[in-house]
Amino acid sequence: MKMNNITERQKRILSLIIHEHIRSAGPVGSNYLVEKYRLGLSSATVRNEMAALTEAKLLCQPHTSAGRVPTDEGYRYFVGQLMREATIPENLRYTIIHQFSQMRNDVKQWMRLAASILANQTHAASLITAPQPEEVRMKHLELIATHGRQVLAILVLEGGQINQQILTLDEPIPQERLSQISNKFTEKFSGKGLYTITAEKETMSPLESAVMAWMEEEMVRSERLPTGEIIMDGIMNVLAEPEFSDSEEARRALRLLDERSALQDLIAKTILPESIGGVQVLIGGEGSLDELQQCSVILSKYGSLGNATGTLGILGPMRMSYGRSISMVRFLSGILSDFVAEKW
Amino acid sequence: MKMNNITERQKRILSLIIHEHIRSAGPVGSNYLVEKYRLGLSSATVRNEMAALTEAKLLCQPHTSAGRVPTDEGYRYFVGQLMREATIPENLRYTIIHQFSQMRNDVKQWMRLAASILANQTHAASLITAPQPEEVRMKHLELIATHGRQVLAILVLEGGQINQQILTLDEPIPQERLSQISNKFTEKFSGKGLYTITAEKETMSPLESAVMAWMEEEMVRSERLPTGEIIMDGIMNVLAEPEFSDSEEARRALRLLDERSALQDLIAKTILPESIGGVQVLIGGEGSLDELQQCSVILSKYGSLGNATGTLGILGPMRMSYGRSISMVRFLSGILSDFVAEKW
DNA sequence: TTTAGCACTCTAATCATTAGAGTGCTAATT
DNA sequence: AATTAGCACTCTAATGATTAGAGTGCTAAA
Repeated sequence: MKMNNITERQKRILSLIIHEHIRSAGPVGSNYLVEKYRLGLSSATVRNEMAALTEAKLLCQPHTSAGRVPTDEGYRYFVGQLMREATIPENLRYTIIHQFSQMRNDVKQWMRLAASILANQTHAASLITAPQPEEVRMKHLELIATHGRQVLAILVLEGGQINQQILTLDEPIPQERLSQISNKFTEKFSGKGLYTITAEKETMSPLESAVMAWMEEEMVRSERLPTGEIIMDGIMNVLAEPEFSDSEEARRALRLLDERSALQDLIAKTILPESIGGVQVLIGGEGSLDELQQCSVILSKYGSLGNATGTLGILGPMRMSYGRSISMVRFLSGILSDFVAEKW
Repeated sequence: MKMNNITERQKRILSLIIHEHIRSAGPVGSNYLVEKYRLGLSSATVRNEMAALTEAKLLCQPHTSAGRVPTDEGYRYFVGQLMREATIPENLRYTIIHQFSQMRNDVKQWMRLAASILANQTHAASLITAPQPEEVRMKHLELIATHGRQVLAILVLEGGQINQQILTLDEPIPQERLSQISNKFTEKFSGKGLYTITAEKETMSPLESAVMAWMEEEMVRSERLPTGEIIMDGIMNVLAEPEFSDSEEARRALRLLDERSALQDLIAKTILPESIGGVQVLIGGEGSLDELQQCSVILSKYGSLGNATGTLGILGPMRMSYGRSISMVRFLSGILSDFVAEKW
């Protein structure tokens, strides 16, 4: 990070320009600034300062003779040094918490609610991954005969994640025998992780080892991908922004949301491992993906360390209200952490 | 439906215009048509026919002196009378079936795959609802103590749908007691529908009736909404079409996909109850929603009657290749029906 | 250090002009 | 009776010229 020598007045002006640009989506001129904010200055002075800020790569002009627009770096400086997070009004806080507590006790519902609130409050697209334990541990196994050779296998992992699949056996097996196996496995492996289970293999019937194999496969799978489940909301919010009215630009940005794998990558690359509650801000596609040149991403990890954790955040135009957005992401991250810890 | 008296030659010309318009997205002129398709006719003759078709409301002109564009009715006539479904090449059929059979035995995976194939093959947005029994019947109940007063309740319905929730009890209950209850309920209610269960209420402990209440609530909920689960894919395909480059238009159409409830409505209104395998085509928002003025929807029900059924289909620009799209929807509907019937 | 003043630049809007694509109609042709 | 050549007519989309205005950068004065 480069040391930017910037006077207080320049900081002020940078802030105002960003503020104004976020509102208007257009370049901001010196005259307009002076009049609107009653700076005790002439436009010429402001122009000089703006020239300096342009020199410092914090602003730029779309054409020789237009107002200024913040650059990526300008935004970063603003978010890092100048801005302070908005405080969320007490009654909004209250309303949101109320909505959560009224909800049925279901993680997926919480996720949906969080995504919806986030999208509405920030006017951006929101995304959230299911909470996922660092190490998966077996909790309970259930085998239910459906008909013929089909068996519905349900594996409950610690933390409440449920994996299910229909297994087709070689021959029909009575429910009794199935229950016997599932009870045995549940008793034997409950609370144990993948490693322990694999180590404790012993001689067993073909049926048992088939079930066993499935269980292991399922646990490996769960450990690797974050359940695959990513909930999104407010995709249309992004389309509504003027910078994406061109639809070519829009498609590029939104393609990302269409491809879950790319999204998981982004999250994996961005989120620091030990950072629950911390909020990370990626401005202008910073580092990672080209698709996001016009966008910013705000992410936060939620859950409780050692226990299950997930990620939530928003993706919006670079020109977004960072103060509000960041505090909103932080707030919801906190709420979800509480709910997951408390009711889970 | 009005009786349209249309000569064979006019049918030919209408078909060609639609064909050409689908390719070019622009109005089609008489000269172009004559030259490209080597009709043994002069452009003047074609113009006369086009005038007749315009009179019959099957074509229209964007301006006085432009080529012709098919109207909604034009498309409907074409789809109903003129077009024949495309045959899907043998190797594509094979490839698709192969992909399904290679998949793990998991309905959600099948849905994802179907949505993905549909979107790619038709270049439209695809959607698919989970298979859903007409009447939900209880299959199995499982209560698992997590910690403290939290209990993970799992309700398996016939057909394999799983509902879960964390219940918070008044006081901690040992796993043994929980198992006892779940066994009792499973034994007593397995295979029975909501009505029967409600009727058989009897005196029970507070704990039992709490569980009971949850079960009922969950079954009611499942009966009403189609699991809530709708999987979509290829939303970006729609944005890619030139008629939506304006992004205002695009947003209107896609808002529908953002709001699940509206989508469920659309499906409910459109799909005939006893029509598995049949394909329904809605052209230009026909009847229902204004948002879809520029769009067409192709839907088909899949599953097996009496057993679980779901709906799948696509939403694309009115200017789409109906022959291909319809046969593709029909094909995948068939495949899913087979898989759901066979492996479930 | 600030600012008034002014020349200069660039955009976006408006208007006129034009080329060309396509039609509709009439009269001639088959 | 059906087809077609021919032509006038209409409308779009592209091009270019003109202009108003927003905004800058610089210089010289305060």
